[in-house]
Amino acid sequence: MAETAKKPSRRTRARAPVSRDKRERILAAAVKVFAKHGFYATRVSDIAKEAGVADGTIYLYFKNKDDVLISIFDDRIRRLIEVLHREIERCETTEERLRRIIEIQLGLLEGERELAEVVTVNLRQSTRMLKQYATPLFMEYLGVIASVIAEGQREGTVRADISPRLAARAMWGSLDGIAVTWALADGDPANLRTAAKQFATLYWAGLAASTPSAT
Amino acid sequence: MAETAKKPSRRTRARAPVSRDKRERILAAAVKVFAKHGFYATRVSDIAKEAGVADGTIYLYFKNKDDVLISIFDDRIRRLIEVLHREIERCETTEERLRRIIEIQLGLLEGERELAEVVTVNLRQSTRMLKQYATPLFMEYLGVIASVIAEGQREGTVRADISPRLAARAMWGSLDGIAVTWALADGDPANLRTAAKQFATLYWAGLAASTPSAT
DNA sequence: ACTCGGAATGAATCCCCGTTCATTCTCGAG
DNA sequence: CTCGAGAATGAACGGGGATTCATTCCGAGT
Repeated sequence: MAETAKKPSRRTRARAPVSRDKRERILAAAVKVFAKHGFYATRVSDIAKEAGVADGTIYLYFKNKDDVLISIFDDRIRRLIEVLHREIERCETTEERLRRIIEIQLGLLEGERELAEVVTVNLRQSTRMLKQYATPLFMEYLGVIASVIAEGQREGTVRADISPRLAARAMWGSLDGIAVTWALADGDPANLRTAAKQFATLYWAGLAASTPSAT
Repeated sequence: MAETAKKPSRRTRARAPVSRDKRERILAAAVKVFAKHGFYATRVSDIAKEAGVADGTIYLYFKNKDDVLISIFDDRIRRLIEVLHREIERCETTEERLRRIIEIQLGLLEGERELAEVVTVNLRQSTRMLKQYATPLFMEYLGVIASVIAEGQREGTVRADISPRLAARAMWGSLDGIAVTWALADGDPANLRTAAKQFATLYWAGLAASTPSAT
């Protein structure tokens, strides 16, 4: 109906079993409606309407409603991990790396608020899903942060008496907590940026090896 | 059925409109089943069965299913805030206070794991509920932590360039994050205690005014 | 132009579960 | 012992919404 796009002009995009960008459209639509109403209050027909497809079409691309949510995590967290890897390599010091991660994490919220809300809020909606699907990927994500910290310890710039994994968990939790309260109670991008800066300072002060006069 | 309790022997407990401990029984049962299956996957009849009452009885004590969840938050978070207040007054220094809060928070998880899971996981299940009910109480809870930090700033033991509210949010987020990953992936009480100790160290190092040689 | 296979459709199905309410039970008062 | 009011029951109702599938559409190949 409200097709904004032109008719297909490229002739040979028909190798994939089903069109890839329809799948993407559905995922994007799902992000939008999940963010607005939450997973359980969203009905499949809402996703379909938002995506501009029929209800049944969704089942050509996904096993069921749960699978849609799972796929969002999968896609997006995977992408986030990639971005982190790329950005981390650009940084010189451990401090920079951690600051960058914090920026990315909270910056993403600004750009893709809806997505962030899905990852932040909906991640908790189904215990079962969380246990079965989100956890391994999520652990990988934590692993990225933990390894930055571990490297810092090897360099001697990060205190050695803290488990990198714990520090990573704490960091994730803080960012998540900041994000949630920001999204629910505040919503001003400026505040988020301030928060990111302050948190980075706080966090690094906590982690830095105890040679504070290193200036 | 499996009534362990004896028959009622006390004659005059009939002053309250409806018995108070039945309400408590239902809440306790709800905590248990919500923790196991999550809010949405739990049906009212599950709560009823767990509590040993009929489905309809629940509607004598609560407006509807949502109201049960809301009442849990209300009851329990209120109680937590009280405990924090009491414990905080027992402590001499800001550092002690913060360490104590961390201990309580994570210690509670050990003792009442199910309750903790409800507060941790289910807090996110309904955006609407979260916005309308949980937030004010939750903010009060954050306020308790923030005021401890603010006091530390007045004393000069806590760095002044961090917003107490932000620090409180970060702390809550970390504890929550630690709790979630612990509950989902680990489950060993010893690890939780270690985590509490390490996190307290990390967090305090981040917050302390930059006179680390204050020994 | 015709055929055929895969993609898309969306109305109909079917199950599930929150809530209600007619009925039964309990127990203290008279 | 009888009565009655409140408490409790749980079967039945009703609406919602995930999923299905018979049908239609589309476009490439001949």
